[in-house]
Amino acid sequence: MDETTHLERYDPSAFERPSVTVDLILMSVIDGVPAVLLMRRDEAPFAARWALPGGFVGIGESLDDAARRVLADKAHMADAYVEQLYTFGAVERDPRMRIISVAYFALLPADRFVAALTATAELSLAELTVPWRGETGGPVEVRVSGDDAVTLAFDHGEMLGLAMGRLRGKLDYSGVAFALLPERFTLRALQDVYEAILDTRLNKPAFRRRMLDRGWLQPTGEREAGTSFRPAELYRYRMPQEEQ
Amino acid sequence: MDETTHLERYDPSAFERPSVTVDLILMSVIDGVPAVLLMRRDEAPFAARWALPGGFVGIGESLDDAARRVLADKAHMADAYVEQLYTFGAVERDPRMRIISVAYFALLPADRFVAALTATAELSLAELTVPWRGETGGPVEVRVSGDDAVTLAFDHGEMLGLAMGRLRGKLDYSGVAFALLPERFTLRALQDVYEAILDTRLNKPAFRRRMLDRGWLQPTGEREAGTSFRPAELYRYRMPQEEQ
DNA sequence: TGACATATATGCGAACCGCACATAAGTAAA
DNA sequence: TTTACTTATGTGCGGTTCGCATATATGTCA
Repeated sequence: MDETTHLERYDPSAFERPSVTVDLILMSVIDGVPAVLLMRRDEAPFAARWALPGGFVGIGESLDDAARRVLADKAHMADAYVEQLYTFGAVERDPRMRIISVAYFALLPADRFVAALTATAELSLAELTVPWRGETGGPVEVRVSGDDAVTLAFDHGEMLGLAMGRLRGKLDYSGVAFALLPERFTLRALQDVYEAILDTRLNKPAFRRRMLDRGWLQPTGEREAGTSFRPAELYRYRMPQEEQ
Repeated sequence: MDETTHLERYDPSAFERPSVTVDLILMSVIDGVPAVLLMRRDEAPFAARWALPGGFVGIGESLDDAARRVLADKAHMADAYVEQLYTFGAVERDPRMRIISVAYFALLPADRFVAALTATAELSLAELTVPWRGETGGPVEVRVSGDDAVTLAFDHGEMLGLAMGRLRGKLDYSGVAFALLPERFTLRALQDVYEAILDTRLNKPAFRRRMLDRGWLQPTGEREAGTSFRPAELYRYRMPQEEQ
C-alpha cells in the first residue's frame, strides 16, 4: 500500500484528528538563578498544579504565530527570542483528549521578565534547579516561592527539562545568552548568565578573552553606573554574519 | 481572557482542527556521499516532484509510533536510529488543507539503506550536496540520479536542510555517526562518515586520537578482510553512560 | 589622600590539534 | 624468497586555547 497515493485521495473529515496546541517556556535568569513563568491550574485534570502557559493553534494560524500570540496574550510580551523546542505527542499526555503540543521556549531579559510577571496576575515565577551536569538532559526541579520542588501538570516537567538542555547546548555556539541580557551589558553580567545556565563557576580572564575574541561584542564606550567600585565597560551584542 | 480556563471548557468538536502528519528523512552515507530516500509524487499538488515519505498520525498513535510505522511501511525498516527533528506548521505549506507535519530523521548504515532502496520500488536514492560550511544551515542541493538538482515538493527541501544542519551539529558530541556504520567498522570508515557529513577533509592522526581518547570505541581484535594492503582493526561502538 | 572592591591585563604551564614523518603489516609482483 | 607498494598505526613538534595565578587600573567612599 502506498500511503502517498492515499494522501491524494484523503478526505480530512473522514478521520478523527488530534488537537494541536503550543506551550510556552518563558525563561530568564533572575539574580543568577534560571527562572520560568508558570500558571496555576484551577480545573481538572491536574487541578491546582502548575503548568506552562499555552493555547490551541488556530486553523488559519501558523505554529510560530500561535506561539507569539500566546506570548502576547499570556505574558503581554512581544519581541522576545522565541524558538521551537520539541513536539510532544504521546497519546495519553492529556487525559481528556488527544492533544499534540508543540513546545516553544522564549527568552527574556530579567527586567522584561519581571515586568511580565508583575503585569500579569496569573503568572508566577518558578526557580529552576538542574540536578545534572553538562547537556545530559533529564528532569529539573521547579520551586515556586522557595518552597519544595513541585511536579508540573501534564508533561510540562519534561518540556522544561528539555528546554534547559537545549539552552545549555546552544549557549556556547549561538547568541542565545544575549536574549537574556538588556541591550547594553557588562562582561560580568554575561558571565553571570553563563554561570546560571550552566550551573558552573567559570574562569573570568578566560571567559573575557573567549567572548572578546569571538567578535560578537561591540564596546559602547559607556560604563555601568551605580557601582561603588570601578565601573565596567558596557558592551552591545553584534549579531554575527551567519545568523543575519 | 485566560486561555487556560478556556481550555478546560474547550469543546474539541467546536473548532476545526489541523491534520497532523509525520515526514521521514531517511539518511545514510553511500560511497562517501550523504544520501536520502525520496518518493516521486504522481498526483497534484507537486505532481512528478520528489517528496519525503510520510503519513498521517493516527488518533490513537503517538508521534514516535507514527514515525516508526512510516519507517516500517515505506521502507520496510525497523530498528533504525530515529529522532524527531522539527515541526513545520506554516498555514499554506500544503495547498489542499491545513497540515502540520512533524519531521523525523532516521539514520541507516549504508548496507541497510541500500537494502531498503532495492526492496521498495517506490523509493529512490538522492544524493545531497551542502552548499554551506559549518552548521550555518540553509537549503541543500538534491540530485536523484546524477542529474541536475531538483526542487522537492512542499517544504521538504527545508526539512532536508534542517536535517543536515542537525546532523552536522550532533556529529561531534553524540554517537549519531555510529548509526551510519555497521556494527563493526574501521576508524577509516568512521572518518569517511565524518568527512561526508561535514564535507571536509580531516586530519587522520588527530581524528584517530580524538576518537580513541573519547572512550566510545571498543577494539574487537578482528581486522577487516578483502584489502590488498594492511587490514585495519575493527571497532565496536560502546554507548557512553549518559546516553544509556 | 588612602583604603577598598572590582575591572582589566599579562604571563605561564597543561591540554589539544594540525602536521610531518616514522614504523608496522598486510598483498602482490619480481 | 624477496621486494615494492599501500594503507594502518604510532610519535614528535609547534601553535593555539584554556585554566590559573598574579599584576595593574580605576572607580567610590571614608
